[in-house]
Amino acid sequence: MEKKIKEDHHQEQQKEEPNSTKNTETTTTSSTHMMNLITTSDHHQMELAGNNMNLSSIFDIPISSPFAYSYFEDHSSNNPYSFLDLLRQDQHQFASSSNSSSFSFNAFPLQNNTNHIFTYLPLSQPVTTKDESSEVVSTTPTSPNSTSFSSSSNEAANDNINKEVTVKDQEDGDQHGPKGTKPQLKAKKKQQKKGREARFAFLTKSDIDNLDDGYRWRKYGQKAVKNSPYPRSYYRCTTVGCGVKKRVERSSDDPSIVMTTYEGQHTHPSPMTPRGHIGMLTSPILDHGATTASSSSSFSIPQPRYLLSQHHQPYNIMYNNSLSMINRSSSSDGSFVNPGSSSFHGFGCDMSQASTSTTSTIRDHGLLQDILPSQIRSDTINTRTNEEDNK
DNA sequence: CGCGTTTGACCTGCGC
DNA sequence: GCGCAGGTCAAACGCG
Repeated sequence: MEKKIKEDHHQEQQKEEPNSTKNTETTTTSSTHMMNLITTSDHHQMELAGNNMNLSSIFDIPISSPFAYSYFEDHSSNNPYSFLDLLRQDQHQFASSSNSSSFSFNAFPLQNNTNHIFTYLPLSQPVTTKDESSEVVSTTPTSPNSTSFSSSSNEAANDNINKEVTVKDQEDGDQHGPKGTKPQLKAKKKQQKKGREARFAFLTKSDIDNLDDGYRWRKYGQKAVKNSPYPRSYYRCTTVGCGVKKRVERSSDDPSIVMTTYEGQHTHPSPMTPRGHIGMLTSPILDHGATTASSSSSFSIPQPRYLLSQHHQPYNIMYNNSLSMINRSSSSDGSFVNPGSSSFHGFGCDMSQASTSTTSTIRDHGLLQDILPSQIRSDTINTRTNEEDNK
């Protein structure tokens, strides 16, 4: 499967390469592949990132360099979107729609001077630890307000749901009883490694490692990261039965940037704040792809308290190794347009529909919802395009 | 005492 | 098979 992905990736890369800007490390031993979408402020341009997506390579772009990547700019004065808003999108839709396809990047409403790299990485193969090092986009906008958003999910995310339930059940059992025997633990680990849930990574410019996303996390491990002076911390959601994990590590190249990787789906509302208050940001139209956990539609949406501090400036990246995800073309003026289809099935939703919908209803989209800017589902596309054209 | 963190040991997958 | 690196476990510890 992995090989197939590689091949697909290669083919796509060959297709896309002519217009792509090579600013990423492509030589690799990595097995994870993703699409790295980058635009510049002058002419929107998508880029296929190379294979070797390790964290350090993300920051190969000099942080201090002129703002080379300005893909989505929010010209509104008050941008309500934040790390948590990004987090609040529906990861289930990511997970459930890994084999598709296009996405209108104009839909990203971002902060002023916000730069986004948007890549979607549905992992088709079982996620192993080795994959993780490569799931990061190697180019990163580095302006102070840059935001990158990355995600990855198992292709088998749907399939994994049941598996995960099994694992969780088993884990729950372990929690209440005596520790399993070593063989049992082994089996459990194997099971866990077989299929993991979707992962979504954020690059956040922050002084704080453990960003407050409204959930309660328990640190269960810390490991030194190779070629990095900063350790990687492992957190697990403390809610019983919720197997969501997150990893937090700091960029060795730019210590101010924290990469937070979420894995799994919360099966419970955030303990911090009610969710309803951002329901306005969510379009119900986009909900049709929601799966399992999205049924818990009463998820609260924690306010990104950490964002109250100026220290935190989220980067958003989405990982993608499904290179067919995006139909890409360049308009005559160099701006990126979504040919034919503006839908982004990677979210299990049709962005074209989203772009025509301005209705706002509180809907839960699970962790993916927690990640994608809500207006990704709304109709900022045309507005933004017009603004760009007017320049 | 409950909860979270720390940290060394252990397990697993991968490359050579 | 071996070594390496990532991920996890779990006992010890700290804190309120």
